[in-house]
Amino acid sequence: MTVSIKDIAKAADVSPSTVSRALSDHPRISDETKERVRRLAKEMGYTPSLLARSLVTQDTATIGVVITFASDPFLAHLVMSIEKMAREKGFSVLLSSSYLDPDHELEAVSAFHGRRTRGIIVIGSQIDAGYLEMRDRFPLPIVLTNCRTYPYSVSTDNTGGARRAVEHLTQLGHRRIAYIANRRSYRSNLDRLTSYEQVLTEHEILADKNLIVEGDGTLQGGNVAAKTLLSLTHPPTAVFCFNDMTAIGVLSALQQAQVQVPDQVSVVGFDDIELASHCCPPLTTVRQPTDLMGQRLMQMLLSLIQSPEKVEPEVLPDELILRHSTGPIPVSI
Amino acid sequence: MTVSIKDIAKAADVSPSTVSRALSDHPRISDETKERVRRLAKEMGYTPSLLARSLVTQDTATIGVVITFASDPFLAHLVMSIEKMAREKGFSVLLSSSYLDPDHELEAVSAFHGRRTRGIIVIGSQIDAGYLEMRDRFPLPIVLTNCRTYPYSVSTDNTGGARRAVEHLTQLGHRRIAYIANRRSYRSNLDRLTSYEQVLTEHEILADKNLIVEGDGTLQGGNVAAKTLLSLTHPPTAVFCFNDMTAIGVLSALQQAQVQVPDQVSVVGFDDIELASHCCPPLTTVRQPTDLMGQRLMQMLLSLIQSPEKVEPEVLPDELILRHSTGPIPVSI
DNA sequence: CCGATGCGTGCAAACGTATGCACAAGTCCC
DNA sequence: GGGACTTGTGCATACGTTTGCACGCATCGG
Repeated sequence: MTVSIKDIAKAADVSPSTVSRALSDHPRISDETKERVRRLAKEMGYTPSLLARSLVTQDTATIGVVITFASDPFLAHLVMSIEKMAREKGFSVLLSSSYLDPDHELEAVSAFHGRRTRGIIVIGSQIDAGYLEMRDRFPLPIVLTNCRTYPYSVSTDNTGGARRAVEHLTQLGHRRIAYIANRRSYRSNLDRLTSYEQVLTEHEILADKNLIVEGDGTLQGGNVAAKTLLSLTHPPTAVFCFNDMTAIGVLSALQQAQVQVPDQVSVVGFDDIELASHCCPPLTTVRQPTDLMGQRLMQMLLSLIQSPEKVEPEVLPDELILRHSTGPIPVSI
Repeated sequence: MTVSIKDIAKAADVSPSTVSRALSDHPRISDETKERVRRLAKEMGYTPSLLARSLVTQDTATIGVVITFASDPFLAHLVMSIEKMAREKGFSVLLSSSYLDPDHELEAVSAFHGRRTRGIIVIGSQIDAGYLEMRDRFPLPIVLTNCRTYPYSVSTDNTGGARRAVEHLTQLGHRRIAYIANRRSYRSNLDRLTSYEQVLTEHEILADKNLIVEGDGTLQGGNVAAKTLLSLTHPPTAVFCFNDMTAIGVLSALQQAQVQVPDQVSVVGFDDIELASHCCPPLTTVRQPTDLMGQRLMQMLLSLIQSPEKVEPEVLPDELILRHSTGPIPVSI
């Protein structure tokens, strides 16, 4: 059906190996033959089968990316960044969603291995260091995000970022500060939660269990969580959110409940997705270096593919971006 | 390095073909042998190379998806939907971004063909019907979105959706209605623009070239376009936007310029991304059946793979969702 | 007891490419 | 003028599977 190297060989009246060499510009093939083969290849609409090539070179030039939900703009952006870098390095990317389900995740990783991807990037893994014990089951490099217990991981400074965010709120005078979390299985969530608790302790604010609500990193999750917080006898005057989508869900809930931001309640997000600066009010948030993270993930994977030794986990800096969703504690309360 | 069917063959003291048959549960292999081979395969950590299998079966069980920007939530959602359906049907998906650049797009399609994907879905193609003339160059099914001049396309009812949106505005009394477009090369943009113009004509509103501004489907694009509109001597009282992201960019610009929505200006979007209902104010918009669209795209591709005949272009219904970003024309002006 | 049938397995070819090695012809140098 | 080297090409094998065909053996029916 499709034209192969053999077809060209017949047409050019040379052997398949000569065609292969001609097309890859082998020095020992005469210019005349190269010319003829190339012309024929073009005329006959030949596209080399990377499939077959991969089989013999043992290199598919493909990586796999597992993501929880591409619907989160931050994650979507991250995937784009990875794909861009991968393409520049000559790799294609296979994509799969895990929906935060460990079984889905393993299935995806397994499928990638079956397809002989050179390596895998798992964003928001639910398996984490578990991959260490599966080295024989998945004998290919796996890079994770935000996992301290795994040697090949690229993180942002969740601890520092969360710290800066909460300290910003305490400096504004807030003492009833809520945290809307993500699922417990999220590594970055744990780090942010820990920082949150530490800062509160450092400011001698006693923790109120009611002020920690579990969301799911989505608009809807933030929305519901905010409503829960609003219904408390002593609602918070500030809310620190796991991510921007959660925060935007919160803003929406507050808006609906006629609560003024930041006059009555301050809101801080995390990620600094593009949308954050276009909210009403524009969102104070912790900026993650999304593009950089994608690049580093890909670089780490490449290092791992080329020379497995000497790869160190990496922590990228983040930055608190002050906008208009945070302000001093309301005087009335 | 990795364990192959031959290694198992040696260990089980049978031929490679027997191993292959045992693993695929061939009826002519004895239960005893099957059992032994399977156990060995598991013990030795065997994962079949889909690469090699694909080569002989001539079926990679892979499709390619080209997208403009995954950063647009609507498109990201669409990709997720496609990937989900693909997985259910036993396909993996290769992803690539075109950044709205025809060369990038062709490169991606070409790379997919080289990898022998069974078919390709191009979202927001810049080539469109041009693929018809490249049938020999890309001898594999290609499905597009929103392209009427190409036989294998899944669209939403852009014409009807835009019509309903603009008519909604005219019914509210608006006569100075702007349209913030996407790049001209976007098919769906043209359809929406045409409907916009038609409705204006039907209501005997003379077109004002200044009220049609080109955006790029992003927050930023909408933001800039809105500022352009605001600076007009006779600014519009309503803005119809190519998509929700544009609309949200507009809302942000209006907010910043202290223009009340919908009291002073009404805004309508397109897509109904999740965010649309969480804006301030919640956005009136045309809902696209995103999941359905992904499913249909994949279904069409499958049909094309299995039986190339009898595939008809499809147009999916959309729906105007009324929220709070639209209201009657301001009396003061 | 012999041909037919069924069962379990192996051989070999194929998918499309890359590549080490060998070989023939020409060139060069002393 | 003959060995050494260069140049251009082909042969064979390999990558890891699948699969048509054939073969040996046991079973069975007549």
